[in-house]
Order: sequence, then structure tokens, then C-alpha cells
Amino acid sequence: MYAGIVVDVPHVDTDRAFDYIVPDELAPWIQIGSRVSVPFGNRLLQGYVVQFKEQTELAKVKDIKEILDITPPLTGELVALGHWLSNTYICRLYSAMQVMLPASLRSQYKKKVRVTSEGQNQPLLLPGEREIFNYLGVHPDGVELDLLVRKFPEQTAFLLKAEREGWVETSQVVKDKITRKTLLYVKKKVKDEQIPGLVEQLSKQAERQKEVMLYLQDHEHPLALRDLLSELGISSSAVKSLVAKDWLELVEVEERRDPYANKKLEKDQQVEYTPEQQEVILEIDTALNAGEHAGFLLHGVTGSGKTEVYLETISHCLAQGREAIVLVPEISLTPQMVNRFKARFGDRVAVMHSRLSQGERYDEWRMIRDGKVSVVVGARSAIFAPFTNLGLIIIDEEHESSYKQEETPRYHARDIAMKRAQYHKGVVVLGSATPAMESYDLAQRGKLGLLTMVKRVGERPLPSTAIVDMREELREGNRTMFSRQLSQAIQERLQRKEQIVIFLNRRGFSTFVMCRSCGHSLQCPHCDISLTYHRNNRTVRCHYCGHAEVEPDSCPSCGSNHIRFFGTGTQKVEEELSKYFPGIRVIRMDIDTTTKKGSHEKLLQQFREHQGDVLLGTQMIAKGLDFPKVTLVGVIAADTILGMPDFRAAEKTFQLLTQVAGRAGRHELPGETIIQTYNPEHYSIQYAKTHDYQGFFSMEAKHRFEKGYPPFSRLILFTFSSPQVPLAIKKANDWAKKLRQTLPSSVFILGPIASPIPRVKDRYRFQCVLKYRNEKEVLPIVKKLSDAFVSQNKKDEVELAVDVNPQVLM
DNA sequence: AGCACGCCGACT
DNA sequence: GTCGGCGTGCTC
Repeated sequence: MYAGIVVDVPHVDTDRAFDYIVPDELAPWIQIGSRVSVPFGNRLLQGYVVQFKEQTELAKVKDIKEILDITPPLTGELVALGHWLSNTYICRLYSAMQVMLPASLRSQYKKKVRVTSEGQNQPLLLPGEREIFNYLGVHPDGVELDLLVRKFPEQTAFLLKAEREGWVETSQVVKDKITRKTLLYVKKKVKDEQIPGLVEQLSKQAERQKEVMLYLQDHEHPLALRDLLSELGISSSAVKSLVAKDWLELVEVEERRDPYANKKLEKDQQVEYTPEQQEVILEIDTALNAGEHAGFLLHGVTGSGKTEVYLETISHCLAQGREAIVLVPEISLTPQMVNRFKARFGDRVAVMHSRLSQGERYDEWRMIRDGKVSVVVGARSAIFAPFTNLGLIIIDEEHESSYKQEETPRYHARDIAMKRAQYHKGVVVLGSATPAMESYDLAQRGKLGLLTMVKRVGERPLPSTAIVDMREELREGNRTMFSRQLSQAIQERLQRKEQIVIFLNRRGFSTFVMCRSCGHSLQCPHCDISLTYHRNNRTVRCHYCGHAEVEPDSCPSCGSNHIRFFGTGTQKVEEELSKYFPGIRVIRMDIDTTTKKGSHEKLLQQFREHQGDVLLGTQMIAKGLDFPKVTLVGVIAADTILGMPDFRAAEKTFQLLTQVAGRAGRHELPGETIIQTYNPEHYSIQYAKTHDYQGFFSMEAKHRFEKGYPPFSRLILFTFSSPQVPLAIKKANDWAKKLRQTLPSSVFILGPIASPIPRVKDRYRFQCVLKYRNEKEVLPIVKKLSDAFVSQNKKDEVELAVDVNPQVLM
């Protein structure tokens, strides 16, 4: 029996399955999707089994060395999905397999060093050399090379010589990064009836041991050592003595690192559903019962109670004995949100988000694979949860750009959801108050069932929205960043002791450092982008390559010391707020204040407890938050995205403003939103004011249609980067030419042009955009050509990045 | 990606 | 005549 195995060398030449013999003793363990280690060339690599075959046409075939997991990490479905991923998003098969799994399974390769018998008889060694040999001598199983190198840094040359002479030998081991958390349990080795007698035998000083034995006598084990010790208020020494007497033993038990342990959860009260909710729930349930693949777009205004719909339909799905995946954007994966699922489904929920440690993620993932949970709530990558009987996939805030992975494989979770639901004959629900253009278009064309909820829970009105023209303010002599209307509204809330959310569209908002004498702004030396000022450590940094330097005290261009650090936009707004509203309590949320683990939650908790009058922040406060006392939402500089060279700019602006406006007045108190802008007449702002999604959709669709952008076409972005400008230009030109020759004439190739950010990490960037209408030959040809490109440009310092269905043309 | 094999220059 | 540069090609 042979197995086709994809090995850990993500490269053109090795981007396929290699044949290996399945040794008899491993045969029962090896399945499609198993993770194994195999000899490849002269090293040992990790790989995934993707097929079985009876025959091989090859003359020499090696054996699979070992199996790395008891249960295969990938299911047959996921292996097939991996092939599809690599063809659809143009990436290496191995990368596709890897992206579906938690990082703990990405192995590390360790070299081990061991003394040979010949080496042991080597008498003429210098003192340092003797030392390293002694060390190796007491570790007959070998020592990891990097450990050895760190311990004996002086002996590098000697080690090389020793290997040449055959005094030591090295071998490679595949090691995954799994660290299991274990807990010690105390177990009695004597019968309860024996205990009184035994206790008699104890020395009078062994008061603690006596206590322990008597305690255990009336308690059922297993009992965690940790709990026993804290219960009796003693140290472990007494227990150790008892273990030595062989009355007790300690056993290690694997423990799930439950990040939500010790959290008290309020039981979700059974809510009454609105008629709209009932109707939507019924539709989804009907589809679930039909057992056929179906997709829905749930268009519900903010506050219409989409989460209740999710919880209820998941219940139905679980009752069918099927599993459910819920995707939530990373930023709204807050404890509040997760707690609702935990409260409803208890231990049947796994949670996956980036704030978990690697070990915690692995634990949650394993619960899914082992069938111990039936629901997963998580960010983008949770779409690959290894369920085997998937009934329902929900994508909340489906328009969010974070569902697109920005590194290879550049998949979109929405596409994966459709693909997986097709396989399982399951139901997909895309939920949003402001659906992506692509999704609403699908719904209009009947490819997705459209479900709408236009009323807010409790019949609360949508907040009234006012638009303030900041050009007018300036003409009237108001040079501050707060319009008179917003200032007055803030003043009122402060008097009434209500709360305010101020939202700042960070992008493009004075995050740079500028000299007021000559206008020079600090640029990154490696990228064509302005540096950003970080006040907490007085540095300026580049967000693209990480370059950092301390703040200069004079302008590097003209020497003047009138250099001004604008700080992050939010810092400046905070200053201004304190200046105009003395005594105002501001809680600021931005990258600077939320880097520490848990600080995000803490700030929100403070705001909830009314320790602040204003919650000030960027994107991260735009959604999901729900505070009863917030009656005013202010948006400063609503239009900064509109200035960006991006065909989705209007869509993003509309979505953001609509979402932000939805933050106010979700409870008893009515809400008001004030939007400040320099483009008051722009349709994205006007439609946001009236919460008119359909109006916006029609208008935007018209623009997209005229320009041939999605949803009326599909795009592929090619970016060429090189330290040498001419090389990048030449390759990009050749590529465009080649595409035009090879692809049908219905496909458009734009460019090449310089990328919007023409240089990143000292590499110059040029891009081509391909526009097509899903002609089926496009992807295979692009894959073939890009493989050819990589093979032909091995030596040249030029790189090609392919982004299928790009979210941003950068 | 590694790593061996292999074909041309500067050294004992 | 040998050590070693990195160009080319393969890994089941």
C-alpha cells in the first residue's frame, strides 16, 4: 500500500503529492488527512496524507517514518478543500493544508546530536572539548543542536570537526509545538477501611499527613492536588511523604485550558421574538429541515436582534444532531458576545480568537476534532473547524473586510463557508446591517435567499442623524475640530449625565509628524509612507515594515525645532476635548491603549460603569458595543476613506457610518448621531443619514457597473516587487503582455502601474489588475503562468504576489 | 527550501 | 594536482 503525501516544502517543484510506502505496523493508523513524518531527500519532513494507491510507477519508494497524531487532523472533506483552496487562490498545496490547522501543528524541525562509540574512545581532547563530550555522554539519546550550540558557543569549529571525524552523529526529528497542560491528581492506593489503622501508625509529628488521609477518607477521588492543598491550607510536602509511603499516588491528567473557566455566566433569559425574528427563524429552520444546501442573506438593521436569531437557529441545528460554525469579526469577538453563546450552549461551544495562546487554541480545536463540542464561535480561521456533520454556518457582519486573509492563501471566509455548506448540504446565513455589494447582488439575483429585519427590538426608533458641513464651520470662523452642533450636544449630555461615543476615522487623520516651518513630514526610509508618532515610548514608527526611531527634536530637513508631533488622531481629539470641556472624563481606545491583554475589556467595563463620559476611539468601537446610557454618537472626519484610491471607498464609508450611527439609543433613551464631514453631499453620507441601504446599493451598483468593478466583474491583483525599479517594471510588463496573449479577449488586463504604496521594505512595487467575468479558464491559466514565473525567476530578485478577489487594490 | 553534484579558478 | 566557489536539478 502506498500513500500520496504533500510534504512541508511549499515550492513550485514540490507542490504535489509524493509516494511513500505505508508500513504494515502503521497501516491501521494512517488515513486521508493524517499528519506523518517522512524522509525527503536527506532530511525528515512533516507531511499530510492526501491519497492512497495500490501501485506506484516509481522504482524506489521510501517508508513513512512515523504518524504524528492519533486522530488525523484533517478530514477527507478538508483535504479536498485544500486542493480547491490551492487552485482557487493560487497557493501551494502544503500552505493550503497548513492554513486549516492551528499553529501548534506546524512542526519545528530539530537536529539532535549524539556521541558515537568511536567518539567515546577519543582520548586527545582539549578541556573545552572534553566538557562538551562529557555533556553528550550523559545524554545518550542525543541533545538538540541549538541547545548544544547555546550551551557551548566556543565549540562550533570542534563540533564540525567531530562530525567529520565520525565522533558524533546528527539526526533530525520532527517535533510539533504542542504543549499539553496537565494537572496532578491525588489517588488513594489504600482502601478507605485501612485508613484509620494506618493513621495510627503515623508519627505524632505527622499531623499534616494524618489530616490529608482523613480528608481523603471522606472524599471521593480523583481530587486535584491543587484543590486538596488549598482546601487544607497545607504545602505539598505532606502529600509527598504519603506518596513515598505508597499510600497515595499522583497521576497526571490532561486538562483543557478553558479561557472562560471561573467566569460566572448569566443564564440567557428566554426572550420573546419579534414577528420579524420569528419569520426569519422559521425560514432558516425550514431550510435546515430540508437537509439541502441553502444560503441566506440576513439583512437586519443594527439592533434588530440578529444574535437571537443565530442562537435560536443553532439550537435547531444541534437538535438535528448537526454542528454549527459562527464567524464573528475579530474586534466584536468580545467576552459579552462569547458569553451569550456560552450561556446558551454551555460546554458544547468552543471559542477561537487571536487573543488565545497557541496552547489554548489547540485545546479548543481538539475539542472540535474529537467531537466534544458542536458549536464553534470564532474569527476567520474558525471556518476550517474540523466538524464532520456541519449543518449551519453563520457569518455575522459579513461585509467586514477581516474575513479576507491578507497573507497567502488569501482566502475569503465567505467563499469557504459556501463551499463547506455545499459539501455538507448545510445552510449558510450571512448577517449584516450593511451587506457587502457582492452579497446583496447575489440576493437580488436569487442566488441567496433574502431575509430582512427592518425593525429594532422594542420598536426603538433608529437614531436621528445630522450631517454637519465642516467647510461651513470654517467659513463661520470655527477652527476647532468640533462643530458648534456637536459641541452643544456634548455639553447637553454632560449636564444630563448621559454618555457619548466619539468615533474617529483614523485613516489619514494627522497620524504623521510634520515640520511647521518647512512642511517636511517624516517618511519611512524603507517604505513610501509617513511615519506615525507613538507617544507612550516617544518613537516614530512605520506600520508597514516596523521601522522605528526615537522622535527627533529638530526637523531633519531644515533644522527648525518647530517640528510638531500630531500624535495618533485620538490623542489629539482627547486633548481638544479636555480643553473645551474642562473636567470631561475620556476613555480612549486605540492601538496605544489596548495592546495589553485584557485592556480592551477593561476599558469597556469602565465605560459601562460610567467611569467615563466619552468613549473615544477608532474602528474598534464602531460595532457590536451596546451601552444603555449612550445617547450621542459623534463622528469626526467621516469622509477620510472617500479620499482613498479604492473602488470600495464609498461602500466602506457608508458601512462605517451606518454601523456607528447604530450605536446610539439602543435602550430606553433616544439616540442622536452627528456626522461631521467635508463632503456632505456625497451619496454614501446622504444614504447613511437616512439609513437607506437599498438607496445606497442602487446608486453604488450603478457606479460599479459603469466601471466594471465587482459585483459586475471579478478581479485578480498581481503585485511585482523588487529592490530594482527597472526589473519590477520589466517583469510586470512582460506579465501583462503574456496574460493578454494567453487569455480570451473578454478578459481585461489593467496596467501595469505603480502600486498606491510604491515602496515597502525597500522593494519597489508595480501592479496589474485582471478583470474577468468568471470565465472558467482564467484561474487554471493564471496558476500555470504564475508557477512558470516562479520557476523562471528563481535567481532574480523579483517577487510576484497573486491576490484573487482582492479586498483592497494596494 | 535544502542539499548534492559538478564544472572552473587560486592555492599547498 | 586539490580546495572550494555557487550554478543546476532533484527530492517519493
